[in-house]
Amino acid sequence: MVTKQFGDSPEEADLRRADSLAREIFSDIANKWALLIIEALGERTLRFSELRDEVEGVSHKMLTQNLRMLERNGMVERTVHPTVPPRVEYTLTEPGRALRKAVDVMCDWTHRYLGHIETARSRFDS
Amino acid sequence: MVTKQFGDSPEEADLRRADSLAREIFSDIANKWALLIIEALGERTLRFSELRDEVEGVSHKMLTQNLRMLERNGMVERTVHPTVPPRVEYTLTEPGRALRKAVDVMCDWTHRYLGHIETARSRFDS
DNA sequence: CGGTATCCTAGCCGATACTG
DNA sequence: CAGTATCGGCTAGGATACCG
Repeated sequence: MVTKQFGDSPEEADLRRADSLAREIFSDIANKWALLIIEALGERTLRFSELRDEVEGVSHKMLTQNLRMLERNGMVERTVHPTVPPRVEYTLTEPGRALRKAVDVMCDWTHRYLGHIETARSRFDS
Repeated sequence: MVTKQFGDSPEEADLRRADSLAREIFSDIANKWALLIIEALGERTLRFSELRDEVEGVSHKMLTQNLRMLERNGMVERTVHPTVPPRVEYTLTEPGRALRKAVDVMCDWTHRYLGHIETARSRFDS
């Protein structure tokens, strides 16, 4: 992940392209709301409004914005049911479910080390 | 990770506290620079200036800021060698190395699905 | 209900300069 | 070399209002 240095020969041009794409994607997903949305979806299919309730604290705007981004990157699938009122459902795709594994590890980590962190903090803050 | 709902009995007070702490920590680490720094450190010990070269694109300010945060949360250890010029080294702690595993999974994911994502994007952008 | 657009503000973050 | 402080632009992101 850490960035490599490329020369300027033609063959290295698309290595550099792939690398910058990787960094771009990493920036996309290394964000609080994106990760929480992915975690909230899990194995379920959820409507927009269900997601908004599930991911506490997320605003309407941030939710749509991140969902668009996740859809664009092929991590979630969006299905619109043409009813009134409209019903829009979101599901993780296969890549999305793979990413979710990583998010799970992060969540587990957070809970596992809560104690460590709390004591580390009070030591630091003094 | 997804937030739970608590009542307002006393016993539930520290459940709520733990939950909010977990969310706070999650917000801390779900950020581009923090994750890239952790990944850059890996199993190595690096000086400040080495880190700045290693984590491409990071500014002086963001680097110090994130390093403080990571130190405060007990994820990295900071050792100052009292020489002139000063020499400051950073290493992952045990919790930090555990977190790194999660970051590794994310990095692997990014590279593994680069192709998927690229095609998903061009489909979406049309 | 879900999405888009518009405004408006807090704070992120880069640039710069200064200490030990 | 590493860290802190300050200034300023800019954008992330909340609130609100309005469409299909």
